[in-house]
Amino acid sequence: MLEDTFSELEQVRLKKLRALESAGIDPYPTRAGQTHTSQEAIDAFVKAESQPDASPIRVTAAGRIRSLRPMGKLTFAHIQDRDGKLQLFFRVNDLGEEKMAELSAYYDLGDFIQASGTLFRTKRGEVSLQVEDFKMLAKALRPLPAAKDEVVDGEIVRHAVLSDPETRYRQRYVDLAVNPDVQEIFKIRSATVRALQKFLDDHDFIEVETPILQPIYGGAAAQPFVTHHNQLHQELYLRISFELYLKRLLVGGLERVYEIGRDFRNEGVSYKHNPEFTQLEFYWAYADYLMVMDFTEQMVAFAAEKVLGTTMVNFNGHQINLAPPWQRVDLRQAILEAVDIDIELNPTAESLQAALESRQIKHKPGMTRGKLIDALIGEFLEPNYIQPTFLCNYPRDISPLAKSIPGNPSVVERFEGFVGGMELCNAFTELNNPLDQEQRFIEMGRAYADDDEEQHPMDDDFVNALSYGMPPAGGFGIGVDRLVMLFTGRRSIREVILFPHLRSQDDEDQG
RNA sequence: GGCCCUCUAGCUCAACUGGCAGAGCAGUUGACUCUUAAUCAAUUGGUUCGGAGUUCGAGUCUCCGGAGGGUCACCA
Repeated sequence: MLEDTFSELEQVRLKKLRALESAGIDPYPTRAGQTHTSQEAIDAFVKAESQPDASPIRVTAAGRIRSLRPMGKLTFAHIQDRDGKLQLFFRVNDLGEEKMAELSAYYDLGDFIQASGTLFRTKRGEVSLQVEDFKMLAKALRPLPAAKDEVVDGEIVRHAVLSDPETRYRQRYVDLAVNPDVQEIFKIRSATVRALQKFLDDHDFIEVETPILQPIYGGAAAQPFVTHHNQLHQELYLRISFELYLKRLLVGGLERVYEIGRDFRNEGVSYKHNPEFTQLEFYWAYADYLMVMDFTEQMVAFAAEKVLGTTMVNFNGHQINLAPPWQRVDLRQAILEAVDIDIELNPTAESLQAALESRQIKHKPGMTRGKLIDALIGEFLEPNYIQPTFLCNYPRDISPLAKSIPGNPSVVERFEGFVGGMELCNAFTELNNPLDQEQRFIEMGRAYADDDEEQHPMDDDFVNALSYGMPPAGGFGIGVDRLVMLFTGRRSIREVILFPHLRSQDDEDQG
């Protein structure tokens, strides 16, 4: 029972709730009214002030009580609503003894209140609502974590802010209610998704939805979550990418498609990984990875400009400029410069391993050539790409869905975009030769034969789709959460996901 | 999964080499007709994450377990 979990402090509030009910006041009324938000009210008053003959502005405001300062026959309060705070001014002269008593007897910080009256400016100069009537909209039985703002030399100083990360993530509703900067993150997130959609829509892409429950997962190398359909007695996987379905749409003649949605990967959780995360993928017929590169710079810069009003962002202590053009680096060249190894001269895992050993670079035994190169990228290149950088031309054996560079079968037309030392996006010229694609699946199966977990399963229907003819195309995927991290300057992906994954918590019977 | 750190009142935090578990805010009661961390006076509130051990005595030391954070591994 909820009541059994109440602290002494909360029991007091429960008593007030009962008292309200006994007094015939509904603590959770069905209807509410709001003529102005706090900001709208203040704006309207300021505008009227400049007109000498303006009549008083009547306002009904609604919001959560964030501060209460009773001073005998006067009470000041601030309510918070979606765009700010408004001071309420309660005076016995306006309300009468009985209504004032109701205020002090039943109302607490955190309660939702509706108040009506006229706007005025206090002696200290704050636009406030002189309350003539008010009612309870929703009683809060638990107190919000105490936090107060103090203005020191014009700067807002916050005291006793809710900061415990576990509470903030598990009870995001509390975090949002008391930390305005957290609300701001998610407003930016929403605006970011909207901006990406607008950019793509403006370029004639259509947004589609493809299956999350898939009989065969693919499009990336990751462990899937497995589930089961009871009636069909069928094993299903939560998608790890959208790629193979979106490319089927290219076969069908939808030449420009994109999807924004959730991917699920059954892997480690970290400051930049959440088991479910938001991805944007698009596929663009008759384009190639070079065109996609230009397009990517424009899209990200467009979103930044639209959402933040600038392409400059602060991330992890760095000033980053997202404006095009982004630095473009050839993978072979970059590795050559970083560790003095020419991967072109080391076409096998064995020779590359030998080269690594000769330079005392640690690596795990038994890795494929592609995985060794990928490890080099992660260790020596990725952390250094603070300003936006496209790393181009990847080895074929770690890119089973990408098309080779003409005349260079071991290298594919693929790039990854890095910003802030973090991989942001991944794109390539799409492989559309069904026979080659089938061969790649077979090779991938063989490459990971010792390591079943990572096997890239053959998707016969996808290969079959390609055999009907898929136009040449460029494809692209970007981690939307990571983009929002950049836009909001947050180092942890958990800060930009409303309900990040945490281990479930048993209230009792632990251990 | 390995290693390191953290967990004390509703929130933010104290508590020396092991020695009566505290403060501010919020809460309660009272005063107060222009406050804004309101102020003033009084006051309530604790399974110190859970369990076991060492000890005359454990928030503090040891062990087991839990959760969170960091880091490494993993993640084409």
